[in-house]
Amino acid sequence: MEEYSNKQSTENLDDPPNSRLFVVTSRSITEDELRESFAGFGDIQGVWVVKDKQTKESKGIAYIKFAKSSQACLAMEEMHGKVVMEGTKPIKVFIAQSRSSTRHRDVEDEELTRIFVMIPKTFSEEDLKNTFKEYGEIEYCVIIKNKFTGESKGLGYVRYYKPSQAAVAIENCDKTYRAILAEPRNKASVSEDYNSGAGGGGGGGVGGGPRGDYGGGPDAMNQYAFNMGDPGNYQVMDYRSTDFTRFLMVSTRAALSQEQIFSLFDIIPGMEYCELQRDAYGMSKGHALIRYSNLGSAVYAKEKLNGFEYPPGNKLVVNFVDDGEDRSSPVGRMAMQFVATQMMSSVWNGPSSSQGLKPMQPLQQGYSGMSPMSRIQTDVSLPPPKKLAPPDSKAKERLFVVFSPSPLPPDVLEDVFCRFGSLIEVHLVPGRKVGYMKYADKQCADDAMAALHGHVVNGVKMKVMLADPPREESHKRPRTY
DNA sequence: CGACGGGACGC
DNA sequence: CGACGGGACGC
Repeated sequence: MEEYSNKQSTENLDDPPNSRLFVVTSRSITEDELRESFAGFGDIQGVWVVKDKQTKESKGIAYIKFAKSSQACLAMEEMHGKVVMEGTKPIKVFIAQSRSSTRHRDVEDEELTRIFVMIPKTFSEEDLKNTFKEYGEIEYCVIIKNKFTGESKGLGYVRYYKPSQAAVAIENCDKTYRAILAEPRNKASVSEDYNSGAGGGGGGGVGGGPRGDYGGGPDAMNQYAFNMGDPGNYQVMDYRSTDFTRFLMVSTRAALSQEQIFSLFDIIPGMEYCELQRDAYGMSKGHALIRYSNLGSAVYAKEKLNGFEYPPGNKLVVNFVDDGEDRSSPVGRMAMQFVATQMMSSVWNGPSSSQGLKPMQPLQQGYSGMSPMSRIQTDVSLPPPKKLAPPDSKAKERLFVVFSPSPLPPDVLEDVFCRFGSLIEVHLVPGRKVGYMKYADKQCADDAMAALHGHVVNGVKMKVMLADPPREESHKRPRTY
């Protein structure tokens, strides 16, 4: 029919967003006159003057749809306040509210001049400005940084002076910047923390163990109120050579796996041996035998874990295997304090400083290829850790990993999956029991898959497969623009 | 079964 | 003040 139809199909009104003008005119202005006045600013897709149902007279309101937001913005900037026809009042021009919006306030320039972009973490604010100044004069740039470390979060804001400049930037800048209009800063946006992934969802799950959710655990870690005066005395004493027993027996009414007990007693450094006692049918008898490399660790473990509820409601009973010796003797006390000191220093200085206990842990039994200090417990014979490939390496292969019953922490995964070489990064899918491992070398990825598929790490069984290729980049913009 | 695509400002 | 019409393809 009418080739220059004024109709605007409903679904196009907000496509792209902010491409439609709301114009307040004199009632005598016609659609044709408006079209003529606005034609120079871009591709007009529709002009509509709102008229009274009965009288068919203009209500002095019109909508003009452009193909692009930048065209609409430019037209707004240029035409607002202009007299379209001799003897009539100047028109007012705004970006129209989206049809779904319930708001009745004009869209202000404030909401149209600031863009939100994703940038390399190495970008300075100067870099940001230099990148985006080609679309228009910039009022200011800011990069969102970690408040404490000052490091960039890879996100930034750019404020222009005119809506058309922001719109042109969004339309024309490199797609990798993911530029969108910034939301006004007043309203609280979504929380930035997605770290809830490793949570205890397993609730008594096989693999979890107490590690990581130490909050409700024994008071071992926050109680260092022992006397630390003159620690030198403890070090001259070679309590490792004592004949005091270092065997503990833990009894539990609830069914705990060997992995769970291992994780629990491995909190105290120096554990050498942990074995769940089983009957002739392989069923747990509710007892496990634990040996530490030194008396202090054993005393400390009994002190802290005897009576500890794990899982909550199940009180553990921890005893020395033979009860002949007096372990509250000064020697036992001092030995325990030495261990506590080591643990505290490892808390303060990080795991690397815990090397001090290494010589005390010469052997393992039942857990191949790992030291008792390691966080890794697995049925795989793991090669030693290898360096990661540089983060900007090109991914030649990706592995898709499914965890059961629950995902392993990322640092553990990195430790395990790096050992075949060329690992770039570990990516866990939040809220799911799956993840991706990026490798810079195909052979390394294949080796990791061959070695790890179907195996168990820290009580978590893994399926390790080649990942499907990533989805093609969708050309739809999910949000504004 | 078990799939990735992101995002927010000390007012 | 100044905020949302007309009309109806074809799977």
